[in-house]
Amino acid sequence: MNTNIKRNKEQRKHFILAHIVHEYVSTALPVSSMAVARKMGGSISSATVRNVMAELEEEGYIEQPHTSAGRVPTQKGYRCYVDMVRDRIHSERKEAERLAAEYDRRISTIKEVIRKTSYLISRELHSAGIAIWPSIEYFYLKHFELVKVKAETVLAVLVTVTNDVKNYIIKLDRELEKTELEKISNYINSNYEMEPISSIYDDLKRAVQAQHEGGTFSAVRTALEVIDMIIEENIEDEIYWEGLNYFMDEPEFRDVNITRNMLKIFSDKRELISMMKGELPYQGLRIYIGRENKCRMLRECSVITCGYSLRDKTVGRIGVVGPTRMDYDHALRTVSCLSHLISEKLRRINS
Amino acid sequence: MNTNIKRNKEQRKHFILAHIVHEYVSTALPVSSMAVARKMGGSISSATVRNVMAELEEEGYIEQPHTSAGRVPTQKGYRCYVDMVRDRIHSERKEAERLAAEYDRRISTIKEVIRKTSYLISRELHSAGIAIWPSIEYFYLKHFELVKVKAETVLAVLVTVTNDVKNYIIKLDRELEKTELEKISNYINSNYEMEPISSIYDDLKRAVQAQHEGGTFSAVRTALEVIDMIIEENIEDEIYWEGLNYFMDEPEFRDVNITRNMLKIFSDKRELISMMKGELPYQGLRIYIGRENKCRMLRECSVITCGYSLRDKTVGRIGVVGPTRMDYDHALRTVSCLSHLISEKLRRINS
DNA sequence: ATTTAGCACTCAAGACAAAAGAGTGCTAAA
DNA sequence: TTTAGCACTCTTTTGTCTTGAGTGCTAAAT
Repeated sequence: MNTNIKRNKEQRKHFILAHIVHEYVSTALPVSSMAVARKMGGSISSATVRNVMAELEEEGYIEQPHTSAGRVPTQKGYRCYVDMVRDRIHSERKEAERLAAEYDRRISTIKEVIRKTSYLISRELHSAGIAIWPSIEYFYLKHFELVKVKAETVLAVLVTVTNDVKNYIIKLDRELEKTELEKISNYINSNYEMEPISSIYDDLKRAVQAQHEGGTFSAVRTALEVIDMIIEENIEDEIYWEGLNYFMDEPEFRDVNITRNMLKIFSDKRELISMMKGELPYQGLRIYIGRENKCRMLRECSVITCGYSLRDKTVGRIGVVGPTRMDYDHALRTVSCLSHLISEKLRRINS
Repeated sequence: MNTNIKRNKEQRKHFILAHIVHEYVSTALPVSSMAVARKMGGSISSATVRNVMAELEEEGYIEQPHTSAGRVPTQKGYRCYVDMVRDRIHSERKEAERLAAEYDRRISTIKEVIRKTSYLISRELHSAGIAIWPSIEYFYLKHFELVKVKAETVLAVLVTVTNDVKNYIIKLDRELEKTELEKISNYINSNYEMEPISSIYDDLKRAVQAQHEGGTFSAVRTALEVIDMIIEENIEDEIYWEGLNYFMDEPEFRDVNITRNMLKIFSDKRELISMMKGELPYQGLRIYIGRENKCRMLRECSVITCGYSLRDKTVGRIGVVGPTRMDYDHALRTVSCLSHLISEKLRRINS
């Protein structure tokens, strides 16, 4: 009996916290005890709400900007809220279908899929959508070709199963005949079609090392060099973002300094890249609220990311960067839903 | 004699206007008659300056933010100043060399050159650097190759003289044998090496039309299709910009609305693209001050652009977008100098 | 005919005070 | 345990005053 009552009180507390978060998220104004009481449908008076609020404040979930103001969620409060809703996330069927319909059938390469997704995230959540694409080594080889362009200039072309094309111009230190180039291409195509680029690389490396200065196996060594270069080269353009302009609509970005910081971090993409890459191993949703972010400039923001996969391996991440006062519910649903959609889409392209 | 004096007075007036522009550009504060008098080296009193300023105001070159403030150049004033300095622009040798040294020898494709240039502009002028790259049809063919990837899937690869590589995956309606593909590639390579893509396109088109349902000449038709697609496809990523973050350091962008507009226009690149493209035919410097911009959102900005050329044909543009209060002198010099550098660089890559 | 000194005038910006308003905490009653 | 009531606090707004920079005009000087 006693415990039952206590549980009820806990529930109510959480309910009130949720209300405060919800209200503050949409209005950006401190929310008062009266406002909450009204929202609770008159079942409780503002005075009671005040008592509960006092407790919540004591425990660090909410705070007052100043004595005579309403309450605002703290980052701990957001965290609690997120942990509450997180498990209940199952994107509604309608919403998922609506989003799925956005992907035009003409979108066929990963690059296009990822760009579209960034765009969708930013449009849906009115925040910045970000995404990193898979490193080339996770892709599966469809075709490899060395094209002789000039005496010692060779163009290596690599087509993946997702129809993404990578190319690289190589200047050799000696001239190779067209037939030699073909021999290399054929070797790779016949042995490694539908294999991930990374395992081709590993295989070739092993072969070269086993040979250990094995003289005439320079063909293999050349192929290895080429693939190594292609993997290296691919680092450009790893990350893509869209929707920075939405930040300007949020009151917390009235402060020019904060906006400046945001622009800086999005201009010089390195920090964002390392943040996303660091999360790569995890498939699921990841949420960083305010100071939970390792990156100092994102202390005023929240970041939600989710991995997407290619053949059951997590290869990339999409996500959203927005103000700490963010509609976490919606954001979690959207990011999660879109990452599933991408994985699905990639699976289909693959076949 | 009389005219001589008058000319002197005119000169002094221009000199004062130039001073006002110069001062305001660097401090962003209205400039007072005393400040100008001091700058003139005591050869003239503040009262006299005031008289001249009254004239300048009457003629619309400067204005007062409010009665008891100093003067600020109007857009007409900037325009007058620009027209004064424009002709005297000859980038100093030292500066040009310094900028030229920034281009690493490893930078070899146009894409890299253009990106680097945008970066340099933004860094030098503390504003946004923008650039459009040449449409593919202006490039010269180095090598063309059709690679059979799967039954009816063909990868077309086109390497330009600038080492830029374009590729496109094509699904044919019928299967073509490897030898047939080679025949097409060879035909193009042997006939059109070092020719601009556009003339290849024109030639093939003429050939196809002449044949007018000529049956077996389907090889040429296929090649035409491919090149057409490559030209079409190239539209993505036409424009590149960098250095948006600098805007935040300028006092005129304290106003959140203006910043919002800027972010919008840079996010949705279409307006910028059409602006740059519209200027394409002109090789030289183009300057738009404030309301002179066709684009409404750029009314608070000035835009300076300059074309660059490939084999004496203007194929692209670089430029800078900054606040109306911009160091026009420096900006004109930099943009002009860099565009020459690029043209030079492209010429060298070409050979 | 210009230029300059002198002075009155104007206006933005900052400081300060008072009033209004929103919301709370606490106490005592239900 | 909840609630009504009330005093209290602190921000925000509004209004007034002061200060100072800078001008425009006039009369004297060159």
